[in-house]
This record gives sequence, C-alpha cells and structure tokens, in this order.
Amino acid sequence: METNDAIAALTALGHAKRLAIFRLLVVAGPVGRMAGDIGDELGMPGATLSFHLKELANAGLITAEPQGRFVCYRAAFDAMNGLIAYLTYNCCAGSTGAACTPGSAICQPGDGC
Amino acid sequence: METNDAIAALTALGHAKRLAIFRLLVVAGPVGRMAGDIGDELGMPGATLSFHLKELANAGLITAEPQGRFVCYRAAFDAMNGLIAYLTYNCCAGSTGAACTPGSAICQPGDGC
DNA sequence: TCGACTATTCTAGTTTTATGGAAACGAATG
DNA sequence: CATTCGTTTCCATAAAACTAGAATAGTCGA
Repeated sequence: METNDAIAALTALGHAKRLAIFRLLVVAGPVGRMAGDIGDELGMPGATLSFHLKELANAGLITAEPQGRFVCYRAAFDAMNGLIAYLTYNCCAGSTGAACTPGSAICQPGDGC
Repeated sequence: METNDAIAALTALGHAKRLAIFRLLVVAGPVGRMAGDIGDELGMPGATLSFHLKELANAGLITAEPQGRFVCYRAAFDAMNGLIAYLTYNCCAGSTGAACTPGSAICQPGDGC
C-alpha cells in the first residue's frame, strides 16, 4: 500500500459515521450488507449515507456490487490488511524489542482480551 | 480502545504530514526523535510541526518528553496496536474464513512481502 | 544577566469537509 | 406504461481543519 492510499483510507475512517459503516461491514464479512440495511441500522438519511459510502469506496476500503435495485457493500479486507501493514512496517527499524510487536493486540471475542 | 479514541487516532493519521511524523516515530522506535529533528527531516515550519505534534499527542498516538530545551517525541505503540485491534475486532463475526485474517499482512523488511 | 536556541501559542486567512432536503435516476413490479 | 422503491446526485449552508508568520515561554552556556 502506497502512502497516498494509506492517507485516503485513514482520512475516510477518521469520521464517526464512516467508521461505523466500515466496522459494520467488517463484522458482516464477505456477505456484505445492503445500502438501505446500513442506513436503517445506523439511522442516517440516504443522502448522507450515500456520501459516506462513496468516500469509503473511493478510499478503496469497501466495494459496491449492484444487485437489481439494491447495492451490496462489502469491506475490502485486502485494503484493511494493507493499511495495517503500512502503519506497522519497519516498526522500530525492524528490531524485535518488547515495544514493537505489531499485530500482537489483534484479538477476537473469547480470546480473553 | 473505545470508538472515540479510534476516531481521534484515525483522524489524526489521515493527514499526509501527521502520517509522515507518525511513521517516522514508529520506525525510530522507543528512542524517539527530537521535535526539531523531525521538522528538519520533514521540512516543515516550526508552528506547523508543533500543531501536528499536538494533534497526534491529543489523539494518544505519540508522547512528548521534555529534555531541557528539547522535546523528545515517541510513538505510542500501545495505541497503535489498540487501533489495529479495534479495526479488526470481530472481523467476519469471528469466523476464520480466508477473507478474514487480521494481521496476516503484517510484515517487516526481509519478510519477502 | 545576557544572548542564542528550541519549542509552543496566538492569530487570522484560506481551504476543505459535512449535512440533508429535494430532485433525479434506474430497476423491478403489476 | 405507470408506479413503487432503493439509491444517488445536486446544491446551499454550516462547520471544521490547515497553514504559517509573529509573538511568547522556557533552557542553556558564557
């Protein structure tokens, strides 16, 4: 992931509503969610939702697939992992000190963290 | 990490100069860098640098330690890892499908990725 | 105490981004 | 074809963020 892509992704995520949308899609997984479904769950007007969905799509963080009248949005997991890799790349100049354990904090429900 | 902390961190990082500062400090590791040192390397005026450093510090992404006339800035690795954990938490509702491998993309120089 | 040096705060002007009502668009349904 | 429904675009207003010169505050060496 290039610097400009990382900036675009971080800018897109640095907003309450967009982060909520993205998290919803991350949890939803590869199945994705319909646009209206997202709007209902997050309680935002269609115009506002569409604006933020476009921002996320432009940043490469989500993808849109029209299905008839509906549009299915999905998180772009490659982009998410690429962003994480960008943030932590060459952490502490590559040394493996205690402070630099990128990814060590990743956990899932039930992991006890 | 709470949602508001994550938003603050992502907003702070979603800016070219701040991301450059943060990456510099991530690579620098626990030793950190002096403020003027950062300004020299990134070529930005003192006032602008100070503004962005404060933003990053407010977001909890970096810490400042005055050392006489100088101020040493360091990346807050806990915050970085917490942010990554927030982004990927409960990915795909916890299933371990191929699309959902949070942290799998993390790599260091020489990893061949 | 003085002057040199480092860093921050003040301040104002410019630019960018967010919001949501209204209208328009496209696809399915009858 | 006409209608309905989900979604997007248009637009004007409102709000927030970026930038950097100038002034200020703290620290060190002489």
